[in-house]
Amino acid sequence: MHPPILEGNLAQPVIRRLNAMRQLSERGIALLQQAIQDGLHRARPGEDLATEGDPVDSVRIILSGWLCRYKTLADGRRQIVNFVLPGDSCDACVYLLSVMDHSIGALTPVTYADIKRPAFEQLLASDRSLEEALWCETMVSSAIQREWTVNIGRRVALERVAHLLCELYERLLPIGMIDGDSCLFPVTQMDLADATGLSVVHVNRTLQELRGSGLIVLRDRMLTINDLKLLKDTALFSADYLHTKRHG
Amino acid sequence: MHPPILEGNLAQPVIRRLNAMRQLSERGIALLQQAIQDGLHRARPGEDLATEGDPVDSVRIILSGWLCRYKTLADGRRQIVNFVLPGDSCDACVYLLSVMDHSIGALTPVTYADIKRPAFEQLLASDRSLEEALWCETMVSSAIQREWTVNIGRRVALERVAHLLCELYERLLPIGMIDGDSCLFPVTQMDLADATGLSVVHVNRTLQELRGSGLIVLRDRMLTINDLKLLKDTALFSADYLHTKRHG
DNA sequence: CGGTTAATTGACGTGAGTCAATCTCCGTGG
DNA sequence: CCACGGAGATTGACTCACGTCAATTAACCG
Repeated sequence: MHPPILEGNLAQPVIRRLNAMRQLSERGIALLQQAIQDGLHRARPGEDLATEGDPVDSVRIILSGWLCRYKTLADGRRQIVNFVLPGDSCDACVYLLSVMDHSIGALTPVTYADIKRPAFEQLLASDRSLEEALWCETMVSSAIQREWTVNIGRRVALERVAHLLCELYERLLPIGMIDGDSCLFPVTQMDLADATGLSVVHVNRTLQELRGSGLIVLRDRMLTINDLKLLKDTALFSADYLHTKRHG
Repeated sequence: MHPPILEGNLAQPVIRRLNAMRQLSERGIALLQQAIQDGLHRARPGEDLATEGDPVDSVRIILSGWLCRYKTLADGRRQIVNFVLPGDSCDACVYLLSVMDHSIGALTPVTYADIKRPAFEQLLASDRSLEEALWCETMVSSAIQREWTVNIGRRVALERVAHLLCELYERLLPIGMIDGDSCLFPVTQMDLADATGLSVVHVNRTLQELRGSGLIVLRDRMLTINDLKLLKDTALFSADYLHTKRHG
């Protein structure tokens, strides 16, 4: 059903991302690449990689594509709680808990590696740099989650949307997905609404305001940030919480 | 300055909490108790245990008292992103990142154990059950953070405040801090506002509504939940995300 | 060319914020 | 014993950012 997966080096974004956290050893990289090769999968847009309530027994590392983590209330209200980008891992450790407390849906076609728990534990145990890098990634993901709470709780709509765009820009940058000041942006206004806690209508108007000030161009799934500095100021954005800087 | 700390068994809430995640071994408990004894500290209400931007080099395990994690925007807006209760650990692993991305403030007098990184790593390495339990605790904390995003993003004020009360109730229960249907509740309306993304005035009115429906009594730092079932229904609350059930 | 999903607009309603005054505790000092 | 001050809780009046509803347009796809 799926075509064979044979692109040049699928593990590239993962390695770049983890390397930004901790210098990976040659050995660690090799082990990781092997594990990824052994568990390649694909998902289609709209497909759920995991659903709230599902048992968890493996870790997924995203190689290409965009996804989102989301939760749904009984009456249908939906909140996207995070985006998942290439190089991110889904639940590097949620498997310590038995059950998913949220769902993970693909926004685009997605390639990922599914690593079963035993293989994953072996991987962690076999290389220290890899273990630390993966834990770091998990910690950063928590930090992002905290910032989202702040974003939704204390920023007004314009700041809020601007902040989300800044975050995505900063996260796409280190994995080589920013071209100049532009990037693919496969997020519908409905997704943006569910991610920011706003209504679709208001997101639409907010985007128009950002466009109107010449800060961004967003059309045809392509985002261009004309004035990053000003966008960050608008959003009260500081990248510190992304912990991108390598540390000693 | 501080009186000596010699209460009966300070480590009790920690052990209860971790045991709810993973059955701790005798050995693990002993090691943990020793580590806690070696690093006892106190903090006073209003004091910050850590401040955004601080370097991190130790783990703090809370033995008694309430704290909150919070972030502040440049113009003073504040968002509490989580409460920290006895048995919780502060950043069991944020120390993998070099710098705090948020602050941690004491709401009440607090007793905690400060365990330096080397001692903490040794602790984790020496007992498997302890290591897993502490990672679980970290994962649950992430799950809570996600639920807060949903709470603030998609629930209306009444649901939102009710949800927070339900969560705190469920978290206080396993550490023995619920007496009947009541508990100490040292959280001001200003704190509640900063935790729910509402204004103080609106929190006040929302509490009155909850009181008016006979769901809760809240006065003199004492919270009584008269009708937990109904409060949960009001909040669209499900405790699943707290992953309290032990698993096999 | 229909059918669908996403984006956009306008009109209107409202939940929640802001401002500002008042009230209630408390602890402190004279 | 009481004036004073400060923190927290409470109220009322008013405002507005954002939501809802509903219709229209644009883009895409077989």
